[in-house]
Amino acid sequence: MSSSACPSGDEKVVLFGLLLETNARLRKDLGTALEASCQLPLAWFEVLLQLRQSEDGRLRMSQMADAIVHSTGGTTRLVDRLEGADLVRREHCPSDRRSLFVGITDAGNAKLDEAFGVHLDYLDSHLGARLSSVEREVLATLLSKLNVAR
Amino acid sequence: MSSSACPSGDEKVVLFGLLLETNARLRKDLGTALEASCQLPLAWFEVLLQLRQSEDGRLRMSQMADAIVHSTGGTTRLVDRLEGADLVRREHCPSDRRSLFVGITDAGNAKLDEAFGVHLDYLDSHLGARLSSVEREVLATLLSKLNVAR
DNA sequence: TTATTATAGTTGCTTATACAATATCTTGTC
DNA sequence: GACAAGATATTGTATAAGCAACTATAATAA
Repeated sequence: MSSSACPSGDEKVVLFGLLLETNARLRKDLGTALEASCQLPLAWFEVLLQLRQSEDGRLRMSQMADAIVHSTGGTTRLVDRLEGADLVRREHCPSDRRSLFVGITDAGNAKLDEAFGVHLDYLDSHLGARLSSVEREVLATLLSKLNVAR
Repeated sequence: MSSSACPSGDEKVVLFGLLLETNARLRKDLGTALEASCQLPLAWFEVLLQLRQSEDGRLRMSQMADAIVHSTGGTTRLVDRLEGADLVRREHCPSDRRSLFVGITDAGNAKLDEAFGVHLDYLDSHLGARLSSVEREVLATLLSKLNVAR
């Protein structure tokens, strides 16, 4: 028997569950597709994507950690791997010798372009097929609101 | 310079990025809160929540794996840990001897109730404060559409 | 200046997860 | 009924991520 108050059916609880589940499935599906077609782990794709979307194609380590929502330690290792594969490069920051920039390499750009092919196909079949253009816009707006720092 | 086509600003790409980021932040925040207040890892909470939301308070291992979007192997270990903490119990399935049920224990129910306190506070401050009731409803509808199996 | 405190990034260690191989059981076919 | 094929869960192994401790640098205060 479920306990007294039993808020498991609460509207917000259900919404939160939906967010978790939707995200987990999308990640899993896209990760599988990227890995199969490009041998590119989803985490690597996220790093490259952040760099592409950044102002000048590079971010400081701490900015990257925040953007991909990882710990700084985890980001160090992740960037290590990408750098080992020559997709990314560390550059010293002239104004602060503690700081490092992560920049995308030519190989990284090429790999990202390749991955975009898969990604866009995936998005068409998953987002495009299930939501209308207006719905996607609304969804983006709502998610943005959730993302605002408190 | 970003490469030729540069679809990184594509509306669907941005939407996907928002989904990833929103989810990662929500997970991290709630995980921290639950861990701090209840010593309950988010993954454990998800298991208990699935059981509470299930028909009769139990699920087969494979159903659980699907519900929480983990591999079956990962689910085996996760349930091991919860069982070790006496929050959950494995029961044999009478009709299929390969299959096992995971059921919630009294201690599991108590822990989940405790966690709900934290969870609901969290949801109020994060979902409640940022989205209106109508917006939450719309969001839930849109996410449901994304969750439909192809 | 020097001492203190704060920030940026890395490293050691632990843990959680996925993948592949395996054991057990069920179902279908002959 | 026996055998092949599929389903269910677990185990061995590798990897990836987080946390806390650490190093190096910068900012602040005395």
